[in-house]
Amino acid sequence: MISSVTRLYDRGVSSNPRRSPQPSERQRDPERTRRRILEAAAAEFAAHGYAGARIRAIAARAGVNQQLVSYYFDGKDGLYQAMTQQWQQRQHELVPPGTPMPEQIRRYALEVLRDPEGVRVLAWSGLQHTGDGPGAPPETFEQSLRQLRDLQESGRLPAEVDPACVLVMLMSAAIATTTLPQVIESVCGADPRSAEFVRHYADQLALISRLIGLDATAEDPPPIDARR
Amino acid sequence: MISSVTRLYDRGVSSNPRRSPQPSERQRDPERTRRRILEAAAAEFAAHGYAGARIRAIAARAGVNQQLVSYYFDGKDGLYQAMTQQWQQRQHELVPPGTPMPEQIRRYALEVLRDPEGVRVLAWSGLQHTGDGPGAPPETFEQSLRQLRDLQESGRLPAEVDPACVLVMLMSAAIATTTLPQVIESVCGADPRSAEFVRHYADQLALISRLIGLDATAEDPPPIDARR
DNA sequence: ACCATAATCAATCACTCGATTGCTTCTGTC
DNA sequence: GACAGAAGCAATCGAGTGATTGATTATGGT
Repeated sequence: MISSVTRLYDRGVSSNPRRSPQPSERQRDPERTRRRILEAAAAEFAAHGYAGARIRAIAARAGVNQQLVSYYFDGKDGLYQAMTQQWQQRQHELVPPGTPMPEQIRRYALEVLRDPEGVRVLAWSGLQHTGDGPGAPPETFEQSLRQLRDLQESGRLPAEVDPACVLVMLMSAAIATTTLPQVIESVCGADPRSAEFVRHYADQLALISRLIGLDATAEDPPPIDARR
Repeated sequence: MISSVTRLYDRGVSSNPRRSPQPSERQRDPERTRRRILEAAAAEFAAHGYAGARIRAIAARAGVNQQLVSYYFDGKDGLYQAMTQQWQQRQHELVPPGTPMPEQIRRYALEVLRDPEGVRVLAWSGLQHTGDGPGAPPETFEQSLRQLRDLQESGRLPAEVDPACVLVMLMSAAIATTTLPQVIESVCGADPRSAEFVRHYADQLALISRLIGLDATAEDPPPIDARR
Protein backbone atom coordinates (compact mmCIF):
# COMPACT_ATOMS: atom_id res chain seq x y z
CA MET A 1 0.00 0.00 0.00
CA ILE A 2 2.91 2.31 0.71
CA SER A 3 3.79 3.60 -2.72
CA SER A 4 7.52 3.91 -2.35
CA VAL A 5 8.25 1.94 -5.50
CA THR A 6 7.37 4.43 -8.19
CA ARG A 7 10.18 4.05 -10.62
CA LEU A 8 10.04 2.03 -13.78
CA TYR A 9 6.28 1.76 -13.84
CA ASP A 10 5.94 3.70 -17.09
CA ARG A 11 7.79 1.31 -19.26
CA GLY A 12 5.38 -0.16 -21.76
CA VAL A 13 6.99 -0.73 -25.13
CA SER A 14 10.22 1.19 -24.81
CA SER A 15 11.58 2.65 -28.03
CA ASN A 16 14.32 0.10 -28.57
CA PRO A 17 16.39 0.83 -31.64
CA ARG A 18 17.84 -2.26 -33.24
CA ARG A 19 16.81 -5.03 -30.88
CA SER A 20 18.79 -8.24 -30.74
CA PRO A 21 18.07 -10.73 -33.51
CA GLN A 22 17.18 -13.61 -31.16
CA PRO A 23 15.34 -12.24 -28.14
CA SER A 24 13.88 -15.64 -27.38
CA GLU A 25 17.27 -16.95 -26.27
CA ARG A 26 18.23 -14.08 -24.10
CA GLN A 27 18.53 -14.79 -20.45
CA ARG A 28 16.94 -11.48 -19.58
CA ASP A 29 13.90 -10.36 -21.48
CA PRO A 30 11.76 -7.80 -19.69
CA GLU A 31 8.86 -8.05 -22.12
CA ARG A 32 8.78 -11.81 -21.86
CA THR A 33 8.94 -11.58 -18.07
CA ARG A 34 6.13 -9.05 -17.98
CA ARG A 35 4.03 -11.23 -20.21
CA ARG A 36 4.67 -14.33 -18.15
CA ILE A 37 3.74 -12.54 -14.95
CA LEU A 38 0.56 -11.23 -16.53
CA GLU A 39 -0.42 -14.67 -17.76
CA ALA A 40 0.24 -16.23 -14.39
CA ALA A 41 -1.69 -13.43 -12.71
CA ALA A 42 -4.69 -14.03 -14.95
CA ALA A 43 -4.69 -17.70 -14.04
CA GLU A 44 -4.28 -17.07 -10.33
CA PHE A 45 -6.79 -14.23 -10.01
CA ALA A 46 -9.29 -16.12 -12.14
CA ALA A 47 -8.95 -19.19 -9.97
CA HIS A 48 -9.07 -17.57 -6.52
CA GLY A 49 -10.18 -13.96 -6.88
CA TYR A 50 -8.19 -11.01 -5.60
CA ALA A 51 -8.24 -11.87 -1.90
CA GLY A 52 -7.49 -15.52 -2.53
CA ALA A 53 -4.69 -14.95 -5.02
CA ARG A 54 -1.10 -15.28 -3.79
CA ILE A 55 1.84 -13.33 -5.16
CA ARG A 56 4.10 -16.26 -4.41
CA ALA A 57 1.89 -18.54 -6.46
CA ILE A 58 1.89 -16.10 -9.38
CA ALA A 59 5.67 -15.78 -9.30
CA ALA A 60 6.10 -19.54 -9.09
CA ARG A 61 3.72 -20.13 -11.97
CA ALA A 62 5.51 -17.51 -14.05
CA GLY A 63 8.87 -19.00 -13.11
CA VAL A 64 10.26 -15.69 -11.93
CA ASN A 65 11.37 -14.19 -8.67
CA GLN A 66 8.59 -12.90 -6.49
CA GLN A 67 10.10 -9.48 -6.23
CA LEU A 68 9.74 -8.90 -9.95
CA VAL A 69 6.01 -8.55 -9.46
CA SER A 70 6.60 -5.41 -7.46
CA TYR A 71 9.37 -4.39 -9.83
CA TYR A 72 7.15 -4.46 -12.90
CA PHE A 73 3.66 -3.82 -11.55
CA ASP A 74 4.10 -2.04 -8.23
CA GLY A 75 2.63 -4.75 -6.08
CA LYS A 76 -0.44 -6.95 -6.02
CA ASP A 77 -2.90 -4.16 -6.59
CA GLY A 78 -1.05 -2.79 -9.57
CA LEU A 79 -0.75 -6.24 -11.05
CA TYR A 80 -4.47 -6.83 -10.70
CA GLN A 81 -5.27 -3.56 -12.39
CA ALA A 82 -2.83 -4.23 -15.21
CA MET A 83 -4.31 -7.69 -15.68
CA THR A 84 -7.92 -6.50 -15.85
CA GLN A 85 -6.99 -3.63 -18.12
CA GLN A 86 -5.24 -5.92 -20.56
CA TRP A 87 -8.18 -8.29 -20.50
CA GLN A 88 -10.71 -5.55 -21.21
CA GLN A 89 -8.74 -4.51 -24.27
CA ARG A 90 -8.96 -8.04 -25.64
CA GLN A 91 -12.71 -8.18 -25.10
CA HIS A 92 -13.31 -5.40 -27.57
CA GLU A 93 -12.85 -7.58 -30.62
CA LEU A 94 -15.21 -10.31 -29.49
CA VAL A 95 -18.09 -10.31 -31.92
CA PRO A 96 -18.09 -8.75 -35.39
CA PRO A 97 -20.65 -5.99 -35.87
CA GLY A 98 -23.90 -6.99 -37.46
CA THR A 99 -23.99 -10.47 -35.96
CA PRO A 100 -27.58 -11.46 -35.14
CA MET A 101 -28.36 -11.33 -31.43
CA PRO A 102 -28.98 -15.07 -30.88
CA GLU A 103 -25.61 -15.87 -32.45
CA GLN A 104 -23.99 -13.05 -30.48
CA ILE A 105 -25.33 -14.44 -27.21
CA ARG A 106 -24.34 -17.94 -28.22
CA ARG A 107 -20.76 -16.80 -28.72
CA TYR A 108 -20.76 -15.07 -25.36
CA ALA A 109 -21.79 -18.32 -23.75
CA LEU A 110 -19.11 -20.18 -25.71
CA GLU A 111 -16.46 -17.66 -24.68
CA VAL A 112 -15.88 -19.70 -21.53
CA LEU A 113 -14.34 -22.41 -23.74
CA ARG A 114 -12.00 -19.99 -25.50
CA ASP A 115 -10.99 -17.95 -22.45
CA PRO A 116 -12.33 -19.38 -19.19
CA GLU A 117 -10.04 -17.16 -17.13
CA GLY A 118 -11.43 -14.01 -18.69
CA VAL A 119 -14.99 -14.97 -17.86
CA ARG A 120 -14.06 -15.83 -14.31
CA VAL A 121 -12.30 -12.50 -13.88
CA LEU A 122 -15.45 -10.76 -15.05
CA ALA A 123 -17.48 -12.71 -12.52
CA TRP A 124 -15.07 -12.03 -9.66
CA SER A 125 -14.97 -8.34 -10.49
CA GLY A 126 -18.74 -8.17 -10.19
CA LEU A 127 -18.75 -9.48 -6.64
CA GLN A 128 -15.71 -7.43 -5.68
CA HIS A 129 -17.30 -4.36 -7.21
CA THR A 130 -17.63 -1.54 -4.70
CA GLY A 131 -19.29 1.05 -6.87
CA ASP A 132 -16.41 3.50 -7.20
CA GLY A 133 -14.31 1.47 -9.62
CA PRO A 134 -14.28 2.00 -13.37
CA GLY A 135 -16.63 -0.91 -14.01
CA ALA A 136 -16.98 -2.09 -17.59
CA PRO A 137 -16.15 0.28 -20.43
CA PRO A 138 -19.46 1.52 -21.85
CA GLU A 139 -18.53 1.00 -25.49
CA THR A 140 -18.15 -2.74 -24.97
CA PHE A 141 -21.88 -3.43 -25.11
CA GLU A 142 -22.93 -0.31 -26.94
CA GLN A 143 -23.28 -2.09 -30.25
CA SER A 144 -25.38 -4.90 -28.84
CA LEU A 145 -27.58 -2.42 -27.04
CA ARG A 146 -28.11 -0.40 -30.20
CA GLN A 147 -29.05 -3.58 -32.02
CA LEU A 148 -31.68 -4.42 -29.41
CA ARG A 149 -33.11 -0.92 -29.66
CA ASP A 150 -33.36 -1.26 -33.42
CA LEU A 151 -35.15 -4.57 -33.04
CA GLN A 152 -37.62 -2.89 -30.73
CA GLU A 153 -38.21 -0.03 -33.15
CA SER A 154 -38.86 -2.49 -35.95
CA GLY A 155 -41.60 -4.03 -33.85
CA ARG A 156 -39.97 -7.35 -33.09
CA LEU A 157 -39.71 -6.53 -29.42
CA PRO A 158 -42.69 -5.24 -27.39
CA ALA A 159 -42.53 -1.57 -26.53
CA GLU A 160 -42.72 -2.17 -22.78
CA VAL A 161 -39.45 -4.12 -22.82
CA ASP A 162 -36.31 -2.35 -21.60
CA PRO A 163 -33.54 -3.34 -24.04
CA ALA A 164 -30.80 -2.58 -21.52
CA CYS A 165 -32.32 -4.98 -19.02
CA VAL A 166 -32.67 -7.65 -21.69
CA LEU A 167 -29.01 -7.30 -22.53
CA VAL A 168 -28.06 -7.65 -18.87
CA MET A 169 -30.24 -10.75 -18.53
CA LEU A 170 -28.68 -12.37 -21.58
CA MET A 171 -25.15 -11.51 -20.45
CA SER A 172 -25.83 -12.88 -17.00
CA ALA A 173 -27.40 -16.03 -18.38
CA ALA A 174 -24.50 -16.47 -20.80
CA ILE A 175 -21.94 -16.76 -18.01
CA ALA A 176 -24.04 -19.04 -15.82
CA THR A 177 -21.71 -21.98 -16.44
CA THR A 178 -19.08 -19.94 -14.62
CA THR A 179 -21.18 -18.18 -11.98
CA LEU A 180 -23.57 -20.96 -10.99
CA PRO A 181 -21.80 -24.28 -11.57
CA GLN A 182 -23.25 -25.72 -8.39
CA VAL A 183 -26.79 -24.96 -9.54
CA ILE A 184 -26.10 -26.51 -12.94
CA GLU A 185 -24.79 -29.66 -11.33
CA SER A 186 -27.91 -29.84 -9.24
CA VAL A 187 -30.53 -28.88 -11.83
CA CYS A 188 -29.06 -30.27 -15.02
CA GLY A 189 -27.04 -33.09 -13.55
CA ALA A 190 -24.19 -32.27 -15.89
CA ASP A 191 -20.62 -31.06 -15.55
CA PRO A 192 -20.86 -27.28 -16.09
CA ARG A 193 -17.18 -27.17 -17.13
CA SER A 194 -17.40 -29.78 -19.86
CA ALA A 195 -17.27 -28.54 -23.44
CA GLU A 196 -20.21 -30.76 -24.20
CA PHE A 197 -22.53 -29.07 -21.73
CA VAL A 198 -21.24 -25.56 -22.49
CA ARG A 199 -22.10 -26.05 -26.17
CA HIS A 200 -25.51 -27.46 -25.32
CA TYR A 201 -26.19 -24.55 -22.99
CA ALA A 202 -25.06 -22.00 -25.59
CA ASP A 203 -27.37 -23.52 -28.15
CA GLN A 204 -30.24 -23.40 -25.70
CA LEU A 205 -29.50 -19.77 -24.93
CA ALA A 206 -29.58 -18.89 -28.61
CA LEU A 207 -32.83 -20.81 -28.93
CA ILE A 208 -34.43 -18.91 -26.09
CA SER A 209 -33.30 -15.56 -27.41
CA ARG A 210 -34.91 -16.48 -30.70
CA LEU A 211 -38.09 -17.28 -28.78
CA ILE A 212 -38.07 -13.76 -27.40
CA GLY A 213 -37.86 -12.45 -30.92
CA LEU A 214 -34.24 -11.48 -31.20
CA ASP A 215 -33.51 -13.24 -34.47
CA ALA A 216 -32.49 -11.23 -37.53
CA THR A 217 -30.26 -8.20 -37.40
CA ALA A 218 -31.55 -4.67 -37.64
CA GLU A 219 -30.29 -4.50 -41.19
CA ASP A 220 -32.67 -7.23 -42.25
CA PRO A 221 -36.04 -6.15 -43.56
CA PRO A 222 -38.55 -5.97 -40.68
CA PRO A 223 -41.01 -8.87 -40.52
CA ILE A 224 -43.99 -6.58 -40.96
CA ASP A 225 -43.97 -3.09 -42.44
CA ALA A 226 -43.06 -0.28 -40.10
CA ARG A 227 -46.25 0.58 -38.34
CA ARG A 228 -46.25 4.25 -39.25
CA MET B 1 -7.50 -27.11 9.84
CA ILE B 2 -6.17 -29.08 12.79
CA SER B 3 -9.31 -30.40 14.33
CA SER B 4 -8.27 -30.44 17.96
CA VAL B 5 -11.31 -28.51 19.10
CA THR B 6 -14.01 -31.06 18.70
CA ARG B 7 -16.05 -30.57 21.82
CA LEU B 8 -19.22 -28.57 21.95
CA TYR B 9 -19.86 -28.61 18.23
CA ASP B 10 -23.02 -30.63 18.59
CA ARG B 11 -24.91 -28.20 20.71
CA GLY B 12 -27.84 -26.94 18.64
CA VAL B 13 -30.87 -26.50 20.90
CA SER B 14 -29.71 -28.22 24.04
CA SER B 15 -32.39 -29.80 26.13
CA ASN B 16 -32.42 -27.20 28.88
CA PRO B 17 -34.89 -28.02 31.61
CA ARG B 18 -36.48 -24.92 33.13
CA ARG B 19 -34.57 -22.11 31.49
CA SER B 20 -34.35 -18.74 33.20
CA PRO B 21 -37.36 -16.50 32.77
CA GLN B 22 -35.41 -13.57 31.35
CA PRO B 23 -32.60 -14.87 29.18
CA SER B 24 -32.37 -11.55 27.37
CA GLU B 25 -30.82 -9.86 30.40
CA ARG B 26 -28.29 -12.52 31.14
CA GLN B 27 -24.68 -11.56 30.72
CA ARG B 28 -23.93 -14.95 29.25
CA ASP B 29 -26.25 -16.37 26.67
CA PRO B 30 -24.70 -19.01 24.44
CA GLU B 31 -27.58 -19.08 22.00
CA ARG B 32 -27.53 -15.34 21.60
CA THR B 33 -23.77 -15.40 21.13
CA ARG B 34 -24.03 -18.14 18.55
CA ARG B 35 -26.71 -16.20 16.69
CA ARG B 36 -24.72 -12.97 16.74
CA ILE B 37 -21.64 -14.71 15.38
CA LEU B 38 -23.68 -16.34 12.63
CA GLU B 39 -25.26 -13.03 11.66
CA ALA B 40 -21.91 -11.28 11.61
CA ALA B 41 -20.43 -14.13 9.62
CA ALA B 42 -23.20 -13.88 7.03
CA ALA B 43 -22.51 -10.18 6.62
CA GLU B 44 -18.75 -10.61 6.41
CA PHE B 45 -18.71 -13.62 4.10
CA ALA B 46 -21.34 -12.01 1.88
CA ALA B 47 -19.31 -8.83 1.63
CA HIS B 48 -15.86 -10.31 1.00
CA GLY B 49 -16.20 -13.99 0.21
CA TYR B 50 -14.41 -16.72 2.13
CA ALA B 51 -10.83 -15.70 1.39
CA GLY B 52 -11.55 -12.03 1.98
CA ALA B 53 -13.51 -12.51 5.21
CA ARG B 54 -11.69 -11.87 8.50
CA ILE B 55 -12.41 -13.67 11.74
CA ARG B 56 -11.43 -10.54 13.63
CA ALA B 57 -13.98 -8.53 11.68
CA ILE B 58 -16.69 -11.08 12.37
CA ALA B 59 -15.94 -11.11 16.09
CA ALA B 60 -15.85 -7.32 16.22
CA ARG B 61 -19.15 -7.03 14.34
CA ALA B 62 -20.74 -9.59 16.65
CA GLY B 63 -19.32 -7.82 19.69
CA VAL B 64 -17.73 -10.97 21.05
CA ASN B 65 -14.25 -12.24 21.65
CA GLN B 66 -12.51 -13.62 18.63
CA GLN B 67 -11.79 -16.90 20.31
CA LEU B 68 -15.49 -17.66 20.65
CA VAL B 69 -15.64 -18.28 16.93
CA SER B 70 -13.40 -21.28 17.36
CA TYR B 71 -15.20 -22.17 20.56
CA TYR B 72 -18.60 -22.42 18.92
CA PHE B 73 -17.84 -23.26 15.32
CA ASP B 74 -14.42 -24.86 15.27
CA GLY B 75 -12.71 -22.17 13.25
CA LYS B 76 -13.28 -20.22 10.09
CA ASP B 77 -14.12 -23.22 7.96
CA GLY B 78 -16.68 -24.56 10.41
CA LEU B 79 -18.27 -21.16 10.72
CA TYR B 80 -18.58 -20.84 6.96
CA GLN B 81 -20.19 -24.24 6.69
CA ALA B 82 -22.60 -23.52 9.53
CA MET B 83 -23.51 -20.21 7.91
CA THR B 84 -24.20 -21.66 4.47
CA GLN B 85 -26.09 -24.56 5.97
CA GLN B 86 -28.35 -22.25 7.95
CA TRP B 87 -28.92 -20.12 4.88
CA GLN B 88 -29.87 -23.08 2.71
CA GLN B 89 -32.49 -24.12 5.24
CA ARG B 90 -34.09 -20.69 5.00
CA GLN B 91 -34.17 -20.82 1.23
CA HIS B 92 -36.50 -23.76 1.19
CA GLU B 93 -39.58 -21.72 2.02
CA LEU B 94 -39.02 -19.11 -0.66
CA VAL B 95 -41.89 -19.45 -3.09
CA PRO B 96 -45.22 -21.17 -2.40
CA PRO B 97 -45.94 -24.12 -4.68
CA GLY B 98 -48.08 -23.42 -7.69
CA THR B 99 -46.86 -19.89 -8.24
CA PRO B 100 -46.70 -19.10 -11.97
CA MET B 101 -43.16 -19.09 -13.33
CA PRO B 102 -42.97 -15.38 -14.24
CA GLU B 103 -44.02 -14.44 -10.74
CA GLN B 104 -41.64 -17.02 -9.31
CA ILE B 105 -38.74 -15.56 -11.24
CA ARG B 106 -39.80 -12.06 -10.30
CA ARG B 107 -39.60 -13.01 -6.63
CA TYR B 108 -36.19 -14.54 -7.10
CA ALA B 109 -34.99 -11.27 -8.56
CA LEU B 110 -36.59 -9.35 -5.70
CA GLU B 111 -34.97 -11.61 -3.12
CA VAL B 112 -31.92 -9.37 -3.20
CA LEU B 113 -34.00 -6.70 -1.47
CA ARG B 114 -35.18 -9.06 1.27
CA ASP B 115 -31.88 -10.85 1.86
CA PRO B 116 -29.00 -9.32 -0.09
CA GLU B 117 -26.44 -11.27 1.92
CA GLY B 118 -27.99 -14.60 1.02
CA VAL B 119 -27.88 -13.85 -2.68
CA ARG B 120 -24.26 -12.74 -2.44
CA VAL B 121 -23.32 -15.92 -0.57
CA LEU B 122 -24.90 -17.93 -3.37
CA ALA B 123 -22.88 -15.99 -5.93
CA TRP B 124 -19.61 -16.35 -3.99
CA SER B 125 -20.18 -20.06 -3.55
CA GLY B 126 -20.49 -20.45 -7.28
CA LEU B 127 -17.08 -18.97 -7.97
CA GLN B 128 -15.49 -20.75 -5.04
CA HIS B 129 -17.07 -23.99 -6.19
CA THR B 130 -14.48 -26.70 -6.78
CA GLY B 131 -16.74 -29.50 -7.87
CA ASP B 132 -16.44 -31.74 -4.84
CA GLY B 133 -18.60 -29.71 -2.48
CA PRO B 134 -22.24 -30.47 -1.80
CA GLY B 135 -23.43 -27.77 -4.20
CA ALA B 136 -27.08 -26.77 -3.98
CA PRO B 137 -29.58 -29.20 -2.51
CA PRO B 138 -31.44 -30.76 -5.44
CA GLU B 139 -34.89 -30.37 -3.98
CA THR B 140 -34.59 -26.61 -3.92
CA PHE B 141 -35.39 -26.17 -7.60
CA GLU B 142 -37.16 -29.45 -8.15
CA GLN B 143 -40.59 -27.89 -8.02
CA SER B 144 -39.74 -25.15 -10.51
CA LEU B 145 -38.17 -27.67 -12.83
CA ARG B 146 -41.24 -29.88 -12.72
CA GLN B 147 -43.38 -26.88 -13.48
CA LEU B 148 -41.31 -26.10 -16.58
CA ARG B 149 -41.56 -29.68 -17.74
CA ASP B 150 -45.33 -29.56 -17.35
CA LEU B 151 -45.46 -26.37 -19.37
CA GLN B 152 -43.50 -28.08 -22.10
CA GLU B 153 -45.78 -31.10 -22.12
CA SER B 154 -48.81 -28.85 -22.41
CA GLY B 155 -47.32 -27.38 -25.56
CA ARG B 156 -46.50 -23.90 -24.27
CA LEU B 157 -42.79 -24.51 -24.58
CA PRO B 158 -41.21 -25.89 -27.78
CA ALA B 159 -40.07 -29.49 -27.57
CA GLU B 160 -36.46 -28.67 -28.43
CA VAL B 161 -36.11 -26.52 -25.32
CA ASP B 162 -34.26 -28.00 -22.33
CA PRO B 163 -36.27 -27.00 -19.24
CA ALA B 164 -33.28 -27.42 -16.94
CA CYS B 165 -31.22 -24.98 -18.99
CA VAL B 166 -34.08 -22.50 -19.03
CA LEU B 167 -34.29 -22.66 -15.26
CA VAL B 168 -30.56 -22.04 -14.97
CA MET B 169 -30.77 -19.09 -17.34
CA LEU B 170 -33.61 -17.54 -15.38
CA MET B 171 -31.86 -18.09 -12.06
CA SER B 172 -28.68 -16.59 -13.37
CA ALA B 173 -30.50 -13.62 -14.87
CA ALA B 174 -32.42 -13.13 -11.63
CA ILE B 175 -29.29 -12.52 -9.60
CA ALA B 176 -27.61 -10.27 -12.16
CA THR B 177 -28.02 -7.22 -9.91
CA THR B 178 -25.67 -9.00 -7.53
CA THR B 179 -23.30 -10.74 -9.94
CA LEU B 180 -22.91 -8.07 -12.62
CA PRO B 181 -23.41 -4.69 -10.96
CA GLN B 182 -20.62 -3.16 -13.00
CA VAL B 183 -22.27 -4.21 -16.25
CA ILE B 184 -25.60 -2.81 -15.08
CA GLU B 185 -24.00 0.51 -14.23
CA SER B 186 -22.48 0.60 -17.67
CA VAL B 187 -25.40 -0.67 -19.75
CA CYS B 188 -28.40 0.64 -17.84
CA GLY B 189 -26.79 3.69 -16.26
CA ALA B 190 -28.58 2.90 -13.03
CA ASP B 191 -27.57 1.94 -9.50
CA PRO B 192 -27.89 -1.87 -9.43
CA ARG B 193 -28.29 -1.78 -5.64
CA SER B 194 -31.19 0.65 -5.54
CA ALA B 195 -34.61 -0.78 -4.74
CA GLU B 196 -36.00 1.22 -7.63
CA PHE B 197 -33.84 -0.50 -10.23
CA VAL B 198 -34.16 -3.93 -8.65
CA ARG B 199 -37.95 -3.71 -8.89
CA HIS B 200 -37.76 -2.49 -12.46
CA TYR B 201 -35.39 -5.30 -13.36
CA ALA B 202 -37.57 -7.91 -11.66
CA ASP B 203 -40.60 -6.68 -13.60
CA GLN B 204 -38.66 -6.86 -16.84
CA LEU B 205 -37.54 -10.39 -16.04
CA ALA B 206 -41.12 -11.48 -15.43
CA LEU B 207 -42.09 -9.80 -18.69
CA ILE B 208 -39.43 -11.65 -20.64
CA SER B 209 -40.33 -14.99 -19.12
CA ARG B 210 -43.91 -14.35 -20.19
CA LEU B 211 -42.59 -13.66 -23.70
CA ILE B 212 -41.00 -17.10 -23.71
CA GLY B 213 -44.35 -18.57 -22.84
CA LEU B 214 -43.97 -19.32 -19.16
CA ASP B 215 -47.17 -17.70 -17.99
CA ALA B 216 -49.86 -19.80 -16.38
CA THR B 217 -49.17 -22.68 -14.05
CA ALA B 218 -49.42 -26.28 -15.04
CA GLU B 219 -52.71 -26.50 -13.16
CA ASP B 220 -54.30 -23.99 -15.50
CA PRO B 221 -56.08 -25.38 -18.54
CA PRO B 222 -53.67 -25.56 -21.48
CA PRO B 223 -54.14 -22.88 -24.16
CA ILE B 224 -54.89 -25.41 -26.83
CA ASP B 225 -56.11 -28.96 -26.32
CA ALA B 226 -53.56 -31.55 -25.53
CA ARG B 227 -52.24 -32.67 -28.86
CA ARG B 228 -52.89 -36.32 -28.33
C1' DA C 1 37.16 -3.43 -23.02
C1' DC C 2 34.56 -0.65 -20.10
C1' DC C 3 30.80 1.23 -17.82
C1' DA C 4 26.09 2.66 -16.60
C1' DT C 5 21.99 0.70 -15.94
C1' DA C 6 18.26 -2.45 -16.47
C1' DA C 7 16.96 -6.94 -14.89
C1' DT C 8 17.08 -10.45 -11.57
C1' DC C 9 17.59 -12.69 -7.23
C1' DA C 10 18.02 -14.21 -2.12
C1' DA C 11 17.03 -12.74 2.23
C1' DT C 12 14.24 -10.82 5.32
C1' DC C 13 11.27 -7.27 6.85
C1' DA C 14 6.88 -5.76 9.38
C1' DC C 15 2.61 -7.25 9.62
C1' DT C 16 -1.78 -9.98 9.56
C1' DC C 17 -3.85 -14.25 9.59
C1' DG C 18 -6.42 -17.98 12.21
C1' DA C 19 -5.64 -20.85 16.00
C1' DT C 20 -4.27 -22.03 20.62
C1' DT C 21 -3.35 -21.57 25.50
C1' DG C 22 -4.33 -20.75 30.18
C1' DC C 23 -6.85 -18.19 32.97
C1' DT C 24 -11.11 -15.69 34.92
C1' DT C 25 -16.02 -15.04 35.44
C1' DC C 26 -20.63 -16.33 35.24
C1' DT C 27 -24.48 -19.82 35.94
C1' DG C 28 -27.23 -23.55 37.56
C1' DT C 29 -27.49 -27.31 41.13
C1' DC C 30 -27.23 -29.25 45.39
C1' DG D 1 -22.64 -20.88 49.98
C1' DA D 2 -19.84 -24.25 47.61
C1' DC D 3 -18.88 -26.51 43.72
C1' DA D 4 -18.47 -28.06 38.76
C1' DG D 5 -18.65 -26.91 34.40
C1' DA D 6 -19.93 -23.78 30.79
C1' DA D 7 -18.91 -19.26 28.83
C1' DG D 8 -15.88 -15.76 27.93
C1' DC D 9 -11.48 -13.27 27.56
C1' DA D 10 -6.42 -11.47 27.00
C1' DA D 11 -2.22 -12.84 25.34
C1' DT D 12 0.41 -14.89 22.19
C1' DC D 13 1.91 -18.37 18.82
C1' DG D 14 3.48 -20.10 14.27
C1' DA D 15 2.60 -19.80 9.69
C1' DG D 16 1.93 -17.28 6.20
C1' DT D 17 1.20 -12.44 3.82
C1' DG D 18 2.95 -8.72 0.57
C1' DA D 19 6.64 -5.57 0.47
C1' DT D 20 11.35 -4.05 0.79
C1' DT D 21 16.28 -4.14 0.87
C1' DG D 22 20.74 -4.65 -0.98
C1' DA D 23 23.60 -7.20 -3.73
C1' DT D 24 24.54 -9.68 -8.23
C1' DT D 25 24.40 -10.45 -13.10
C1' DA D 26 23.35 -9.58 -17.82
C1' DT D 27 22.83 -6.15 -21.51
C1' DG D 28 23.65 -2.47 -24.76
C1' DG D 29 26.03 1.76 -25.84
C1' DT D 30 30.47 3.88 -26.59
